Amino acid sequence: MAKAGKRWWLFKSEPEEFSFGDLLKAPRKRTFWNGVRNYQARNLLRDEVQVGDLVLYYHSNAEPSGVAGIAEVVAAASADPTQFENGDYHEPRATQEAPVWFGVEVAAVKELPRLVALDELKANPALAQMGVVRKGNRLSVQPVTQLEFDEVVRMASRKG
DNA sequence: GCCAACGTTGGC
DNA sequence: GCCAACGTTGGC
Repeated sequence: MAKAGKRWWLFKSEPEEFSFGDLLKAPRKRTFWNGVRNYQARNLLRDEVQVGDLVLYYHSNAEPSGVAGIAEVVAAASADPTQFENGDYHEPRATQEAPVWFGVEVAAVKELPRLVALDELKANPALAQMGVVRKGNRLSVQPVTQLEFDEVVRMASRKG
């Protein structure tokens, strides 16, 4: 795994499942990012996401959808335990020796002063290349540039 | 709840 | 390996 510098990401979560507020309330403000069942997102988690990377915590399927907070990667990828359990996330092809799905551990860094809504992201020309503003992009783990990351944080400190 | 966009599955 | 059918995501 290449140890390039720090990277920046956007992780999507449905707040009804696990919101940024839930992360703040979690023990040590940490959680294991489980349930990713898309190969492209898995490959990013497994091969690219590193300890120390910063994450825009995005609420999807929300009213409104948008970036709610900042998290940090605190543990690199390991097997997603839910693939071995009965339930929605079960993966019959997975074995302990050859897991199929991976996740990382993230910790809350801070809640943004306000939620930066998707329509604001779309309206900002500086963010035109962000995956989340592009139609049909469903990837739940997306790389963002440092400039994009900083811009979203800056927007949160200003009035919507 | 609708449905566009996209990913996955499986027949051939 | 093609591609139609199906399932899922997620904005609206």
